Amino acid sequence: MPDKPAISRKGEKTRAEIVACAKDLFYRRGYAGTSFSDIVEAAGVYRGNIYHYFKTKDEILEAVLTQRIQEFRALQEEWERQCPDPSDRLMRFVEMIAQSENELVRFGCPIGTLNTELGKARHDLQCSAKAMFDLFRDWLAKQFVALGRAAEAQRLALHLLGRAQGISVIAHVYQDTALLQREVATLRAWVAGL
Amino acid sequence: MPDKPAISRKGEKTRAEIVACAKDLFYRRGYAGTSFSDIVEAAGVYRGNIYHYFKTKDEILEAVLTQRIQEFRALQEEWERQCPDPSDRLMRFVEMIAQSENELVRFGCPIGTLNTELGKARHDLQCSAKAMFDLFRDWLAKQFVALGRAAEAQRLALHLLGRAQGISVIAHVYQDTALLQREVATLRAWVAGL
DNA sequence: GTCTATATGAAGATAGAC
DNA sequence: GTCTATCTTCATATAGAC
Repeated sequence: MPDKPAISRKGEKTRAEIVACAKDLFYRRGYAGTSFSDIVEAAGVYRGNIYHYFKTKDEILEAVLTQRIQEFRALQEEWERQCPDPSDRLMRFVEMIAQSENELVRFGCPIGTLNTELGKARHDLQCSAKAMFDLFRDWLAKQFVALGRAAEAQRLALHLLGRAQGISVIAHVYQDTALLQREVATLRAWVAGL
Repeated sequence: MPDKPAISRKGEKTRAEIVACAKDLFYRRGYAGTSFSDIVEAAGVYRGNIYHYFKTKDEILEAVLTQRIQEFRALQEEWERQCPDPSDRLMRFVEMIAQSENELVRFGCPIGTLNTELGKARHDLQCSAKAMFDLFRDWLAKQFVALGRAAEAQRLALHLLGRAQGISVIAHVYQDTALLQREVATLRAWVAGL
């Protein structure tokens, strides 16, 4: 019996289902706004059953963050494969905002809103959530370095992240995709003029 | 006995104390993160007593929002008195960010973070909180009109608001006042170049 | 208008049969 | 690994004496 997993195949599937539903609910309703009942209902598992996989709600969040990090990393690798030019890669980041207009307007940025929520009451968890920002900051900075802007790469990366966050907040508050697209156009011009 | 108030003078003071404490706590810990116990403890009133003044927690928030709106309006009127030139007035808005660096880094923007929190689970309340954004958007737009940019006044006002929000989010996430000041400098340059 | 005691409900978490 | 029943805690909210 080689490579026997710690949790069986069936268990893996259930666990993945819980994480997927929690990820979606945490995004749409917030972390505090999502209850265990919400998660078990969405995942179609039984109430007490969830504790077979996670000891606490915080543990579920950690699993969700791990998954998000993996997904974002895969996305960045895809951008790198598709675009050899660092300018094009930066533009890909901007286009991601334009393409996510509907979710951004309805629920805000999945990275920003979670960090904002956790930054108030749960500073310990916010430190984990910050890793999503770090991932994008470092990837963007790498592109600025490749553009020959090594000295200001970090500053430019954080500026671009901030612009993206500002657009997300305002577009979310006003639930306005046209506003979002107008601001994305401004950001495109900024990247193009670098 | 002329102008007898609906609530006595003593009651007015207690009520004001509750609102002041709730305003502070909602900002620092978030709306959901603040309990009645927190408020009565901070205000130094007795547990059930708070219901003499407010029927629900939501009513307390409405009172807090009303007070914030009044304070922001007073601030804008002060800026108008001190600066006849609309460019200087816009710069005042930017300087407010620089001057609030410590609170912004610790708790984020009081307008943005509240709207972001309420936008998820309590969309009804977020509509009330949005009024704070409207107040600044309209005031900023008025200054852009005065600058002879009537056609794009609304767009420019929302752009400036967005930039301010982006700076607040990133500075809050990274708890970094130097980063905040660097970004504010960029924003100053934008206003100066209008 | 002040204060104490308590109702009510929801949420996170656990125990244990199967 | 699946399912039911239940415990505990803490929140909002109320009742009613003073």
